[in-house]
Amino acid sequence: MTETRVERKERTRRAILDAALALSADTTLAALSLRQVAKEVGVVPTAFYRHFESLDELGLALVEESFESLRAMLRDVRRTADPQFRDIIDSSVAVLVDHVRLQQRQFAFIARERFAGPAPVREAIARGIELFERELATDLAHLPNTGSWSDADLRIVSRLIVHLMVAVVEELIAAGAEPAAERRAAATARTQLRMLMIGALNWKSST
Amino acid sequence: MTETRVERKERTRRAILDAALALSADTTLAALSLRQVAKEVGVVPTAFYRHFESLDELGLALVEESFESLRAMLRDVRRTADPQFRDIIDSSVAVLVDHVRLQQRQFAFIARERFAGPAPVREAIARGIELFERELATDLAHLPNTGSWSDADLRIVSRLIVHLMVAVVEELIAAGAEPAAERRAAATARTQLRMLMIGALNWKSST
DNA sequence: TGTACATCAGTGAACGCGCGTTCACTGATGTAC
DNA sequence: TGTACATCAGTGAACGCGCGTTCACTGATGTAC
Repeated sequence: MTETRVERKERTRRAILDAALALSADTTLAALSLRQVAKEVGVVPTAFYRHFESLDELGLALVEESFESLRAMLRDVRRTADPQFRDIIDSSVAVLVDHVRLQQRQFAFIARERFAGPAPVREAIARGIELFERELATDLAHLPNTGSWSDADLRIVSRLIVHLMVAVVEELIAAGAEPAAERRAAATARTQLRMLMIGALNWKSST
Repeated sequence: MTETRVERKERTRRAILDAALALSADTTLAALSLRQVAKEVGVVPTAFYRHFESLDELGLALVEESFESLRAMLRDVRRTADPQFRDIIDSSVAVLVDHVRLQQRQFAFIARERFAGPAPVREAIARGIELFERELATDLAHLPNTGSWSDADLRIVSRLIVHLMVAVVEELIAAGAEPAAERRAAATARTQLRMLMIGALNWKSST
């Protein structure tokens, strides 16, 4: 006995989550069938029910996991951040590129299912993004020169950054594992983020 | 005889396109069936084949239509644009809000199918967006104070604007027909676009 | 340590259903003369 | 204007297939004593 029953069960659950993530990448969770997932995992369709009540519930578990990845990234950004403005952008983009490379499937999952997933999944993602934006706004408030921003401004800037992140993720995924394309995407991301921060830091005075 | 055979056929084709647009809004084209579309239109499933070879071909027709909406918007922006910087943003956002209100389903279709649609639809959208970005870059080059931007800079700025547009569309759609929420979304869009343009116009000097 | 029983992840047959696609058809509209 | 024929949008039956879900089951793992 090298594995307990609990360990075996957890391994199958993991395999189901991975299979769903991989198979939904072709289109979306909403176009995926329970039988396809079971076949990919190598179990009989009915075995699925030992782990999840439905595909929607499986989807919610994937949303949970994916946002855990995002929060881990934010922690890394915070840990790595230098209060020098230029360095913050460079180090943040580096962390973003790293995380996207390692968690590519999770990021793509959120970008895709945000609009196209089953309704409960879409709702869970909307809540997750709102929380993420809030967390980002708190971090932004601790940067120098942001003292004059109102709460509304903070939310607008973090929303912009989140959308920029989605754009960067999209480009990095399009780049695949090709290092040159990845460097180009990272360079574009740095430029975009810098433009955005310069604009945000200057915009109060020119309003 | 109030309608010719050709007119009748065109009307059915139109109904199929409309039904697909409406039904796919719940999730995505990839999760839609030919029979659902036929049922919504009120014809027998096999009648579908008189108009399209497959759901993918129907999807491509919808992509075509949706980008026609986007190009019409760009023409409107150009027609309305005043070379005064502040006014350009205000008038452009007004045009955007107008078009999104009228073409909501087409905009949402592109945002959704861009990542989640059937492969041929995703590819057609990618090509459409690239063309749109190019067109936007040409327009940007005609603005004052953009002379120092390289072609790469122009592409980066138009890509940012496109992503911002997606964000605005998303918010406007979330606002539904509620006028107050729509005004708030428009205000956010103006602020974001202004921040972005200030950043873009200043960024060369601070690099 | 050995035995008897409980648990439960995964099996396999079966169900009714909606799917895409084929095919021969109908009957109103259109055209040639 | 009237007639005979052609066109073709939409019909309806039929097919084999994959779907989600039910149910009773098996047999390895775990537990109580």
